[in-house]
Amino acid sequence: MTSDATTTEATAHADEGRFPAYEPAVLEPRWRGAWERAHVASSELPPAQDGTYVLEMLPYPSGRLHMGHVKNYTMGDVITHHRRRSGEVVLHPMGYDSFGLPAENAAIKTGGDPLTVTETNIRGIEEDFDHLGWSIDWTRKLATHRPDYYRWTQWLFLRFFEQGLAYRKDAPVNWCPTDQTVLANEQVVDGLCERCGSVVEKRALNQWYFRITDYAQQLLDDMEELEGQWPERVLTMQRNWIGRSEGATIGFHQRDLDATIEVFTTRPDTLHGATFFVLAPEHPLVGPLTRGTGNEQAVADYCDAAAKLSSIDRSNAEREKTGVFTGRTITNPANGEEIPVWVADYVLPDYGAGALMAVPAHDERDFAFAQAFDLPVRRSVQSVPGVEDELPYTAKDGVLVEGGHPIAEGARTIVEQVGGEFTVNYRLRDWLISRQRYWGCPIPVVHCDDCGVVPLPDDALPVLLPEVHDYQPKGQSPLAAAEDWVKVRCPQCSSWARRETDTMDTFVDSSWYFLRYCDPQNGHAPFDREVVDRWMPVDQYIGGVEHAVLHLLYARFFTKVLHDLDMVGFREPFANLFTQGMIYKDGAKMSKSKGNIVEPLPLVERYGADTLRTYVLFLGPPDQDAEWQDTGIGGTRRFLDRLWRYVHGVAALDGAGQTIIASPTVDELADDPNARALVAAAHAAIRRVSDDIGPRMQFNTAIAALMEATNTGTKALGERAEDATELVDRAHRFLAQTITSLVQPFAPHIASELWTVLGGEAVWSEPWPEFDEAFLVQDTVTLAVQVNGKLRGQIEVSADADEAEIVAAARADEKVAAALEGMQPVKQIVVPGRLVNLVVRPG
RNA sequence: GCGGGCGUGGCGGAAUUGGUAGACGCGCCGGAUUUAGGAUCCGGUGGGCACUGCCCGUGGAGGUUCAAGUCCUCUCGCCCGCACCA
Repeated sequence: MTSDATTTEATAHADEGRFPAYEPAVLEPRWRGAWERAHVASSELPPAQDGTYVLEMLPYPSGRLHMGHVKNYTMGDVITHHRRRSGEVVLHPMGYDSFGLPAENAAIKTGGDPLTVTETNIRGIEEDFDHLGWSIDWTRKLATHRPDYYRWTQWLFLRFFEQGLAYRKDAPVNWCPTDQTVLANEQVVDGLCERCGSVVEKRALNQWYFRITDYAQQLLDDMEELEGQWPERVLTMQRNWIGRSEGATIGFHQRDLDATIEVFTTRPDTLHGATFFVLAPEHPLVGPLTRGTGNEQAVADYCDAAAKLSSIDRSNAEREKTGVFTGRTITNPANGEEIPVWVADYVLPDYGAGALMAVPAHDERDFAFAQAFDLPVRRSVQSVPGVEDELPYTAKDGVLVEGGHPIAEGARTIVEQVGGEFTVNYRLRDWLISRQRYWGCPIPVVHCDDCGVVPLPDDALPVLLPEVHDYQPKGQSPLAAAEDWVKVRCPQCSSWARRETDTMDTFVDSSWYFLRYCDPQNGHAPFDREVVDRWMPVDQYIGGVEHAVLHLLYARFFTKVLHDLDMVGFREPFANLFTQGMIYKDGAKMSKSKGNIVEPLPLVERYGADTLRTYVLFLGPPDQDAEWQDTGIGGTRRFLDRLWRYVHGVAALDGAGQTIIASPTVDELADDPNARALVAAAHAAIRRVSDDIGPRMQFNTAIAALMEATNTGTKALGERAEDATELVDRAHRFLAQTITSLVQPFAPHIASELWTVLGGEAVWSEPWPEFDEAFLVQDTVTLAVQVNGKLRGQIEVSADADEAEIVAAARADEKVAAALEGMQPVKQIVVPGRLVNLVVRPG
């Protein structure tokens, strides 16, 4: 709207006063929450019945809801309404992922405290939720920053700790210099902090980890269950992330240290070609090995330089190979040869053994290194006996140079001969969960000088997050400043001890929230197994693909641990996953800095929530990214206007009756093609909308089908004869109520209103309309006629016409006849209900 | 480099099993209404032409088929994921 005489657009000239104008701003508040109340009751699960669980990823309360949320939650809402009305008992909860950096950073920026900022944001978001009319069971609402939730996050931490799945270790970690905290591997994207984009540094620190690597194989194996139910690319991303590779672990003996250094290799068959050996700069034996060689200084300098490299530079494969000779050799166990030991930063400390046997003839990196430092290259495998392949020859097939055995067999022999072992290696590392930040769940352990790390007993939970005055990240947790809070008696020996001051990664909070929804008020446990087993796993999970290796991997890991603890009866949390595409504006992600944000609430005020909900889904296929178009939303609003006029027009028909009616029967309609066309339009819409909302999840085409049906009805009503039959009016009424019923998941407010206009009560609890093929059966069908595959005409034939009749009719068509002029028939293809193709040749 | 996805009107997109390409919507054009503009409603709208009709048309080139946006081969372009992982 260019000017703003009105904030709400009402339907002008709708009716010359015969029925009220469509004014969403008036109508929507009236209906808001009506179905919500009804659905809280129905989400109580009847005994022994399996519930349906529809879940969308919960929002992070760092601001108001954006268009992405609108799309996400509307999709979930559409599915929820549809499944409820199809007879399922559906759980559809919502909450807030409210611990974490954004709220804390916002607090630091505005000078508020994280708790107040978070609670304020939640209130804002709740206004958004309220205005969009999603049917959510708010009695199950949770917020991960509230003690009644994080108490159980801590409780679960203690169970992990008991199992040895939560532990501390010294290790090189990812450090974000801006956020002043460590990060998990999953939160480092291309060497940058996932949150703020700073270049991540490596630091050696003592931190808390979850032993997700124990579950690497299960995480991989159970994906079989998700095949076809999760987007392929998410499964692929997780597979890549876990990075399983099969190979062998082989020990190399070093005589000066009299120590064996192990390496992992996927190519044990090439062992004879190992002409040198490389340690990561961080390898613990680098120091001892170098001592007394005269190379100490050069090696130490090299290691220092490597430590200063950012992870982007370090992992850049384009970089020239660098390295330094240690001055020592090591014995190749395959042939007893002494080969030089180098240190190079292309060997990563935390993959495999942090050391490798270099086979330049059959590995590109080793080859490049050998070239750079003039090291020997020896062929140990060839594609065909006697052939000198171009080096490096990296294909995993061929035969050994020595003996000519196929490489698979050669690998077995060699591994056995050198006392190695076939092993599996994973790229996945343990999940670093401690953060040196204030706004997170406190880790429920104490550090005692005598007893070490001591977990708190369950009855000491929750460990409340203390109030502090300074949230600034300073490289150690702001909690350390709360001295009274830190000082505590050791639960074991009662001497003075210190609380753990790091907090947990927010992804810990969101790794089990879907379980808490099932049993949100439980005061004795995070959830009751029996209750959770009835709802879980989530039947339909919806969210952004950005969580493919973060939240979605962590939640799977948690579920497996809980399964092994007998706390849940399933191993996968999300039976079906849908990842929705993002909404862009002007070709870019909406963001404050670009100033291209389209806020939902002003659009709700101007067009109505129903229009906005419908439009975000009409924009395109839900799994694809879509470009927000300001001009487009008006078209969706016009559709609802048209529907409004059509339904009111139908309600005013005398012959239509004043209540919700049953469909006219097929027999009744037999002699009234006008009425029949309307009922057929209704059933065509039922078929498409049901299919599109259900199995296909193509909401844009469902909406198109509803527009089509509305256009059909509107047109027919406009052309309705003065003396139209009572049957035609009943057909109109059936079509109007069918569209109203089908549009309800998308536009629940207007649907609820129109349903009452048609004499009904609560459309949200009406059974979902049933499709009946019988109404689509026609007496005559229109067939396309092709001659040699080219469209030449159309014919109308009786639906039960046989091939001969069809062909005769086709030949009779003027244009077809012209095309057949002087041609010899070759063959004819008749596709029932579709087309007839006459194949001819000149003659 | 490896893996996955996608290329269809001016735009977003539709075509579910190989069967009338362009549903639905935006935009645009015309009409009605209006003092005018906007809004609203109705109609038209892939391109070309010797325009009652014909030809071309789903990134490009081939192929299979009675029939290809859809299947196959090659190729170009874009997007996403992974990548010094031994």
